[in-house]
Amino acid sequence: MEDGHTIFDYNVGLNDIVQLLVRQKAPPVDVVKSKDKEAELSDSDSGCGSTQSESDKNSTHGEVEDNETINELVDARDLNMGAWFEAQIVNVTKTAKTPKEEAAEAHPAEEEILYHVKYEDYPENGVIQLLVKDVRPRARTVYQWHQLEPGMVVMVNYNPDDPKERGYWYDAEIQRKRETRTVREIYAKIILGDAGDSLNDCRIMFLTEIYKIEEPGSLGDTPAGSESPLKRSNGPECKHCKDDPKKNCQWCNCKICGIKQDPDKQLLCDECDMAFHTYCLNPPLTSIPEDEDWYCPGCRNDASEVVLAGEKLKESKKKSKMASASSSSQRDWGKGMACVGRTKQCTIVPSNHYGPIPGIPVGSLWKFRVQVSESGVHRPHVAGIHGRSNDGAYSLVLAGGYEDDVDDGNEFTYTGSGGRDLSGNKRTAEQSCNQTLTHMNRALALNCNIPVNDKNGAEAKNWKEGKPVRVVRSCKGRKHSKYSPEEGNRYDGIYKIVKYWPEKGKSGFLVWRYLLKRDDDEPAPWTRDGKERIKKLGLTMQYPAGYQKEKENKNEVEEAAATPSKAKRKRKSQGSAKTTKKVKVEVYKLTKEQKSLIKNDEQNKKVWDEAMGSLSLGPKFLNKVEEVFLCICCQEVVFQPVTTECQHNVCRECLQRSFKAEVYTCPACRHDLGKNYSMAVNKSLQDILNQFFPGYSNGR
DNA sequence: GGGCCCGCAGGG
DNA sequence: CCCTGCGGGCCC
Repeated sequence: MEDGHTIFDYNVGLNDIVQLLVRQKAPPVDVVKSKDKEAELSDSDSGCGSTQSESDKNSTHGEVEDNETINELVDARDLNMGAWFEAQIVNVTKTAKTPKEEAAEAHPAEEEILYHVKYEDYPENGVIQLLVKDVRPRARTVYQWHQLEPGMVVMVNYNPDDPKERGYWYDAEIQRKRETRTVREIYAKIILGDAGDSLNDCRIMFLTEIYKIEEPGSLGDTPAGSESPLKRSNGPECKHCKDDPKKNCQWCNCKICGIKQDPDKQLLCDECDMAFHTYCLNPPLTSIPEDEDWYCPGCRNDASEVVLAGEKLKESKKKSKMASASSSSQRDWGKGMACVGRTKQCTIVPSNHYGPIPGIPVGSLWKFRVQVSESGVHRPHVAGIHGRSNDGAYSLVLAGGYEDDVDDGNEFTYTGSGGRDLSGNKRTAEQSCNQTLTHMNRALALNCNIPVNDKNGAEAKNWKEGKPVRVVRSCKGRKHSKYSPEEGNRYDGIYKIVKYWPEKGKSGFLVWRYLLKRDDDEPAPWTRDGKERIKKLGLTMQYPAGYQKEKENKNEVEEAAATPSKAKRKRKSQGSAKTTKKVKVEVYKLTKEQKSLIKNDEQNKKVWDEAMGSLSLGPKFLNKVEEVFLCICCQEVVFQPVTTECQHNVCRECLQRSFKAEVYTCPACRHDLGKNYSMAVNKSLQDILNQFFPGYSNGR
């Protein structure tokens, strides 16, 4: 986040989940930078002019040690990764310790030596100032196999990201040495950083390149120039092209063409660090821009879209395009249920999920379509069919919107969409042209168990083998069908396509029609069994949060004024609704397989015990499972769950994201997991979650 | 009670 | 991005 901005400036919506990580510490690079500045300041403070420092450099009266040290070949540590790189000392200065350190050590101000070094392979990094402990004489002694013993600290080549590949040079403590007739192995603890972070038991691949760590001052023991150490080889800079000069690479070279030429014409983006040829840009740049920062087209922010601190939020592009921006209508849109957005989203199954939504039994009732959308049963806000034209339809709503439809409960006909003139920002209109078997109409046709025919339609070979469609009946269909609910929208179960065909509708235009037949073990809501089940499960009309009270009160006041007796009846029926809630619902029955899977997940025994306590809630048991296995980071059911030693479950990806931000604690309780925590996925848990929420991980 | 017409969600 | 759409509140 930018300073002075609030999350509202980032277009964060109602009920959106935002994950914030507090950065643990400023990256070391900044430390070096700030020290650089301090050194500059102290230089000028001391009153030394440039002539003075020049003479310092060349003076024979300077400190002898310094002069010998300058130009010395050394290994210098990269403070970020902890690896050692070949470098050269260009200057040595002294600096007073920072006040903080002074206080801690309770010593009078002490001077510290700063080495100014230049990495040989990274001239672009410029001169870096390092403390004594991060600089040492260049390694030049290679150990023989027989000299290596456990406990020795040496310098080895290792690649933490890809341990079989060549990497960078790290200090390492030998832990195990193994030799058979055919193999020689060394396992070592790789010392990564300053903070003593290390990787245990790493197999060293390059056994003939294990170097002795040179002691400071050891250079003096050997005659100068007697041996110039051979250049050590590092792993390829680019793991994508392995530094092959003949290969084009969009990772280490121009992100657009990848061609390895004109490095001087490649601009580096200050956001994503990718390179771009000036001439590959659109429009191309004729020269290197003079601005300090440059951002590639993908990272650049449109200045006109940035909201500055204290500035009023600009209207979004979308909003400014909307009718409300220009229309003179005085109506205050957005207050009712017609225009509200979702406040939840179903994530336990993906949007292209076929079949029932786990935890939502036949007979579930919602007042508004937006709630049906939130539940995942039928996601579109307005449209009647939810599907994909190259896959199939997942759900549909019967709301009596088409005059030709007939509904016999177990079987109904349905009309496709389209063929209407919706200009003027309408959502519906008279049929005014022919429908085509495209978009959602084609999607619905694909559910039919026979190859699609967009000319004459087709009849299923075996209708039950077709793809399942969730069917919702709306109270609006009541004028044509007695199977529609009296109020709101009701999930009626799974239907399948028996056949579909084009036909001239009452309007005179061609429409696509479908015959659907029920194929669901759960009893239909209008049957005796169904009614009993609805009662048993305690299914009642769901209203949006905060909606019911307001509305009911209003109605009641109005009705009380008009017909007192009616109002009384109302109150009574409300009372009985409350008593139905007391009815003991049918317990959720676990299958044998589910039981054994749960037993397998020993790590989460406690959590499962808690969840099983909710089996008595019937289908709401699954809500409980969802709740107890919610990832604290992404607020969805954990995917590829890592069960921590502190008994929490987090998605592996979420945990990795946390570690990448250098936060090495459990996201739930902040228990320290250690930088080298192995994020083993709890497979047992993954198995059982897949079983409860089939395909929930598809969209991840 | 009919009809106007909005934001929203989803596909492509 | 644009297109589509079996909602639904509010005004007349």
